[in-house]
Amino acid sequence: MMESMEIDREKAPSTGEEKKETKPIVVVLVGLPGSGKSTLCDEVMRISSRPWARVCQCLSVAATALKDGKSVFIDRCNIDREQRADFLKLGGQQTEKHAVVLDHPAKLCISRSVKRTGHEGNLQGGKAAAVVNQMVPKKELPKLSEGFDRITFCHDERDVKEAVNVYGSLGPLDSSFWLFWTEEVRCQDSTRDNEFLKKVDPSGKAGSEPTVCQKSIPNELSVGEDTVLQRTKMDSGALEVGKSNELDITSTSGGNSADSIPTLAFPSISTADFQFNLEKASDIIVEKVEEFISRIGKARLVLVDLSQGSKILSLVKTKAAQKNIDSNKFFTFVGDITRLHSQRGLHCNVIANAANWRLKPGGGGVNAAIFKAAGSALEIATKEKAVSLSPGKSVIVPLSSSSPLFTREGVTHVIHVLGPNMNPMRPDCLKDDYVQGCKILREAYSSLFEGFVSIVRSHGLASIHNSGRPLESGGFQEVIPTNDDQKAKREADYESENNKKYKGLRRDLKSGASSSMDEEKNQDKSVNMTKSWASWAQALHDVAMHPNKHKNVVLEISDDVLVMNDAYPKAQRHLLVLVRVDGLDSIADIRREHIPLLKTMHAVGLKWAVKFLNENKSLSFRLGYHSVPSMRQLHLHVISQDFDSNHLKNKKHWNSFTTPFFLDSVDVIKELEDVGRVTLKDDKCLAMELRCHRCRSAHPNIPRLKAHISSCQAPFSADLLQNGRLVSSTGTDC
DNA sequence: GTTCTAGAAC
DNA sequence: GTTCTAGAAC
Repeated sequence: MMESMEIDREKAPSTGEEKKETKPIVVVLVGLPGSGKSTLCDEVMRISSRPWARVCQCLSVAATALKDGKSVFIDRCNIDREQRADFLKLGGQQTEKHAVVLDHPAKLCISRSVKRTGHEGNLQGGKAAAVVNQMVPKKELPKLSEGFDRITFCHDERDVKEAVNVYGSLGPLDSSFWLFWTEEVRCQDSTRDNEFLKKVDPSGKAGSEPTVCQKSIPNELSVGEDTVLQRTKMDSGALEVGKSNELDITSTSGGNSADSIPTLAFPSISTADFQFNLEKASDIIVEKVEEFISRIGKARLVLVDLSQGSKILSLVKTKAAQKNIDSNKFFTFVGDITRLHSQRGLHCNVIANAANWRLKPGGGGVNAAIFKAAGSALEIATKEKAVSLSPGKSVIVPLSSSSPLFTREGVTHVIHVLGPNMNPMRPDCLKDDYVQGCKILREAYSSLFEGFVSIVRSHGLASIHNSGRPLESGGFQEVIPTNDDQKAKREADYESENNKKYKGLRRDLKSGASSSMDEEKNQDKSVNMTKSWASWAQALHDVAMHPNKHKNVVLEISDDVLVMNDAYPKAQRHLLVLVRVDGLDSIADIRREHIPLLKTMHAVGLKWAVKFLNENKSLSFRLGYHSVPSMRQLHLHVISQDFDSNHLKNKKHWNSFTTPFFLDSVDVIKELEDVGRVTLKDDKCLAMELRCHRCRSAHPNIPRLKAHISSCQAPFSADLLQNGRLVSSTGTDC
């Protein structure tokens, strides 16, 4: 199932713009007698505007209902795979297949069945207890591999209520939004089905945290309806994995589109603690949204409030609807802004914080929640950007990948924004001066949205000359993303143990971390002197030392460096820039004094990348080093990101260019400038699961990965789009 | 780095 | 049965 779903998903990637096809749903209820299946059906059918049919046994009745455009509940025990099989064939590809498992304790089911009267199957009284008991051992929980697109587990009444709300709120034309899972995920070191539910980790690091499934929302969201994506047990899948064994999270129809749409989630500014008038505030929100919506391209703005009965959401959605604001690009949303993705399936790469003027945690409300959820990473990053904020201003803070908000929610930036204060209990109260108040609130939203625009634009502008930075600085205190994220990521990662090529000699990649530079160099020297490379690993060294012998492969040569094609290119374009200095075998040998040399290598590599871009604008490039190269002689890889090559054959090939094992040249130089040495990644990175370098989806093997990357058009990660790590023609003058 | 291939995975 | 990985040899 994993296979077919994955294939389906790739066959029909969603762009986020295409019209979602509305399919009837076959919901196979799974549960013991007395588990509440019929009640669930009744409840859904009572509140739903979608046509439903409830079918107990008869396949043909179900088929007819589907033909009539109805969705169907299969209201029988469906206790094992066999019982479910025929119903899964209903409607073929034209229907979505869901299972809802009412997994209540047998004891409860027995007590309910015994008590009930008037049961359709006459299963009540003492007879019911016996039947339930007989069924218990036969119970086989549904798996996606049976053909389900979606499985919901309900263990208590709350879960049931949520399931009822989910199905009940599905309108006649709605696609089932939860089908748009964004990433199939797979355990790094195992192919066992029950481990296909590891956490999706935007950082690409091996998952170690509880399972979180990603899902996204439909484009059909109406401004007129606050959307609450129902939390089901799949959202907190870890607790279910053990039971379901194969709670896969792939999709038949979904792509990764919605997750890749830049989205700003923002709270209403100043209306909570600062007591800004709601009518006025809602006018301003809608006014500012209207002003900016044309400037955000495909990106989205989402006004978020924790409370379902939120007055401000209600006012805004009404006013937005009156102004015919595109509901795909702006909508209101009920949820915890720090858990929109994990709890509500809404991926927002940027969230706004209704900050205080000192940009400090605490104070309650959104500010406290965001700082708490983001951990110390946000505090530290914020401190680096600004120490205080004026009313009406905002500040963009890139979130380190070590932050839970990043790993769990996929938030890459927090924009702190400070609105006007109308609360006499808070500092700098404007009293009733709404002239000034409205002015400041407008400024605040302008600044916030301007900041978001700059993030969106900088992501769309991969730079050739390290210019991937915000274009405009409206009212916000401009923040230029740094490579801190990468650095933090690297530091957080596992350090090296050994390198087999060094024939048993261990080399601590973190050597010198606590020693002086001189000691480091001496240590390195002593290691270098005894280090030996296998004969096959000497090829590049030989070229660098004796270029005349290799004229056929040398594309360019200077005193310091030479350029050659990689003998086994892993992409359409794959060059190596070699140093010609003897004794610099790898990046581990590099120290501060080599910065000019590395800059030369970068400049030469960049020149070739630009040359290739002029020949083929669709390419994009990364320039970087392998943490632990296989071949002796320091060499910079200049590699196009299509990875379209028959020479790319195994996991090591892939991971050496797409995990933190690959050190971007710009980061290497920056780290040398900052700390005088480069933190390397050990080859554990090379054993990581196979993930698409663009959308980060996981793939079970190389052929499947390659099939995927041949068509994946997801934007590159925010990290890559910063600081010139990615070199492409987009938005450049080349 | 690649090639070869046993055996695991499918 | 075929496909694919991963480890050894070079």
